[in-house]
Amino acid sequence: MNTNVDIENFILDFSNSCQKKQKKNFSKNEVVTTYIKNRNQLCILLDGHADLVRYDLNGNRTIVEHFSKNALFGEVFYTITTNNELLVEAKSNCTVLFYIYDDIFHKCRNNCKFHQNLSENLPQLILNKVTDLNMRIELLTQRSTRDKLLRYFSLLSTRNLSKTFELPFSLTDLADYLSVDRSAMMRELKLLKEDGLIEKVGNRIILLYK
Amino acid sequence: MNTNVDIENFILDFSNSCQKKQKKNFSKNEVVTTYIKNRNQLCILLDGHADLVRYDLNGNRTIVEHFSKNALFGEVFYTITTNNELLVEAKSNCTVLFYIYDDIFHKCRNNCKFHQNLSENLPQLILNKVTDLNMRIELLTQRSTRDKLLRYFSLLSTRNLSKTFELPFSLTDLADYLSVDRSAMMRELKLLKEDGLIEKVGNRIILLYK
DNA sequence: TATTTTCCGTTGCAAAAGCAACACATTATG
DNA sequence: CATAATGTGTTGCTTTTGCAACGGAAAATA
Repeated sequence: MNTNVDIENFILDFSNSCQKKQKKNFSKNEVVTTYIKNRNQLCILLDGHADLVRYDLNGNRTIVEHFSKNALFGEVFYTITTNNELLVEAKSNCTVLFYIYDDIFHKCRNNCKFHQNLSENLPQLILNKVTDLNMRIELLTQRSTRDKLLRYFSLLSTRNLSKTFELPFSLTDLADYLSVDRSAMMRELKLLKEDGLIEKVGNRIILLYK
Repeated sequence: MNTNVDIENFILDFSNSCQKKQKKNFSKNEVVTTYIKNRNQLCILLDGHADLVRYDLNGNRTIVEHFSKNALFGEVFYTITTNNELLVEAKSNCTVLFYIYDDIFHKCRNNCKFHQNLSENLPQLILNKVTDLNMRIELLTQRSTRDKLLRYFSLLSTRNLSKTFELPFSLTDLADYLSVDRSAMMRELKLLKEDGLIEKVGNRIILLYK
C-alpha cells in the first residue's frame, strides 16, 4: 500500500489550512524544540533533517531518533520521566510545523475537509513512526557494537536498494545513535574492514558480504 | 487527556461489530502469532500478557516488546528485514483480536458507526504504542547494565506510584528484555543491593534512594 | 507425590567495551 | 586567510560484560 502521495497532499493541506499552527524555519545546529512536561506538542518536519538528542547526567549524549522529511515528533510521543534534557537539533536547514495535539483533536468534531484529511492520514503517519521506532529497537537490542554496525548498515543498504550508501551521520554522531563509545566503535569499524566485510571511502560504505 | 473509557468502549464495539476479524484465546506459553512478510496483520490484546520475542542467529533471545491489555501488535508495526524469528508468546492466558490492516482501511470509505469509531480511536491506541516504544528506547540506550536496571526500576516505580513494585518478568526474561547477559545482570543486581540502592524480596523490588 | 524442567544465584576466566589522551585532518568562522 | 572548533583515527589501560559451568531452589508435570 503506497500512501506517499496521499500523505504529501495531506501535509500540504495541513500546512496551509489549519489555524492553530506555527510554521518555522531553522538553520543547521539550531534547537528546534525542547521537550517540556505536559505541553503535548506535535511537530511535523516538512523539510530537512533533525535529531532528537538526550543529554544524560553522566555527560553522555544519545541520538534518540533521527528525523527526515515528514517525520513526526514532540511530547505527544514521549512520556518524560527524567530530568534529562531532550532536544531536537536541526542537522540541516529545516522547516517545521508546530501544533498542540489537544487542539487538533478538539477541532476534529467539526466536519471540515481539513480535519477529515487529518483523521484519515495521521494514523498512517504515526504508523510510519512506529515502524521506524521498531527498527530503532532492533538496532539497539543487538548485543555487540559489531552487530549494531552490521545491522545498521544492512538497514541503510535495504533502504537504498544498494550495497553502497552514504552514512547520514558523522561517525561521532553514529556512535551516539548506536549508543556506544566512539573509540570502541572506530576500533570495530577497523576490524570490519580488516575482516573484509565492508569498505569505507569517506562517508560512503560498501558492503562486501553475501 | 484521559481517553481510557473511550478506548474501552471502542474496543468492545470493534470486537463485536467487525466482520473481518478473528477472536482467539491462548493459554500460557502458546505462540499467538509469527511475524510474516507482507501479511500486514494487526492484533489487539484484549486480555492477558504476551511478549514479542526475537531469536537471532547467535542463539540470543530478545524480548522486543512486552504487551498487556489493549496493546497493539502485528506486522503493520514492523518492517521485517531479517530472517530472525519474530513471535508473540502468551505469558498468561490471553484473548486476541486479529485483523488484516488493509481491510480496515478499505472499509473506512463507508460511513458505518464502527469505522467512524475506528478512525477516531485507532490514532490514540497507536499513540500509546509510540510512547511505549519511546520508553523502551530510553531503556535500551542506557550505556551500562546498571543504568538499564535503574532506569527500568524507576519506570515501574513511576507506573505503580510506589517505591515498591513487582517485576512483571522472571529474571531470565528481564535480562532478555534489557538485552544483556543474565549472569552479568545478576551480578549487577547483587551490587545494587550491596550498594544499598535496592532491596529485593522474591519478585518484589524496593527502591531505597531519593 | 516423584521427577523432570525451568529458574536463581554464583564464580573464574576471556572478550568486549569504555575512558582518556593524543596527533592529525577537515570544516567553520572571525 | 588565519585560527578556532569539530571530526577522525589510534592506542594503552581499566572496567564491564559475556560465556560456560555448576549446585540448589522452585515450579511444572506425569
